[in-house]
Amino acid sequence: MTKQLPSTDRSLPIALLRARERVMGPIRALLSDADLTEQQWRVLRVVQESGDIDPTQISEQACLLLPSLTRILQKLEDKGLIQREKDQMDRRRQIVRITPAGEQIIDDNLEASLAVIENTRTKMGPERYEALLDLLNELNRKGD
Amino acid sequence: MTKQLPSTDRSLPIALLRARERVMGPIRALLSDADLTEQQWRVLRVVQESGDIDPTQISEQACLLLPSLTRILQKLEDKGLIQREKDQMDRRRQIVRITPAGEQIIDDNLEASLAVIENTRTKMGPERYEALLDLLNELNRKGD
DNA sequence: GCACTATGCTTAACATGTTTACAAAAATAA
DNA sequence: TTATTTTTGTAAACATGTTAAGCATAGTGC
Repeated sequence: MTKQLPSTDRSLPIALLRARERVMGPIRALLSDADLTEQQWRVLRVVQESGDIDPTQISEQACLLLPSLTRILQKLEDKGLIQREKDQMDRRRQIVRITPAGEQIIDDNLEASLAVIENTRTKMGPERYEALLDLLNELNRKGD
Repeated sequence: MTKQLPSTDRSLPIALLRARERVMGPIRALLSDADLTEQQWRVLRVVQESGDIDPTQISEQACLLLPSLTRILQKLEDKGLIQREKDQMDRRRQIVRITPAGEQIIDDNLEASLAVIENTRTKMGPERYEALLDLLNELNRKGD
């Protein structure tokens, strides 16, 4: 009879928490040199990749609730990394854009950030890494 | 040429965040009726399963940093769900124990909480669910 | 037009995440 | 024993997570 594994080893919520820490810990360390949090970095990357974009779409892509995003956008604007302006067609909406200073931060940190992820991928093996992504995306699919 | 997927669909950090929300969202909803947060519930369950236990061990099993745990234990103690006492052998340490009221909360909510997880498992299919857990646990292994 | 509802975003309040510093007790070195 | 280091937990400060409420604008039905 093999002893049963501690329940935490079979707990999906805990496994997800540990995985997040495992993946983001090294990236957080990188970004602290640029005085950016993990969430600020995520928002900045979404804005850079998407061009003009409104907060609602950012929140979906960066997986942040709007109240958190409001604060983060304020900080990124204070740091001069993004700009905001009112949408003239719909004055409830705003349009967010990255600034040259924001682009510079991306340039300075993107390579090292991608290398951390690539390192994880290599250590797991690409097939297993892709399998993990597929299973997570399946779990996240709306229809289920 | 198929259009490339948006980067977020291939981003492990975002996929992990979405999965956490997907899994814990329904459990949070359950626990709000008992006025417990997801983290307070996790701590309470660890204390219930492990019997007498010190904060350092709780933090490892519940995947919480000690400063967060300090506050959570204070709140659980205020609610009368746990007890704490100093360890007489090593007076830096303390010993945490669940109270009858704490046991009652577990009794009232454990079944529904497990059902949420089981529901996820069923929807994904047991094999794929187990595969996901295995891949996450592999990612989390210390040695890598 | 006017009342009603929906949308986009912000604010507020409380809980946790994260880092750094700190205090007390214990282990270790000398 | 005394000085040093390590361990355990807490406190403080700032950022985010989460829920509920609020405000302004836009859309809808009448």
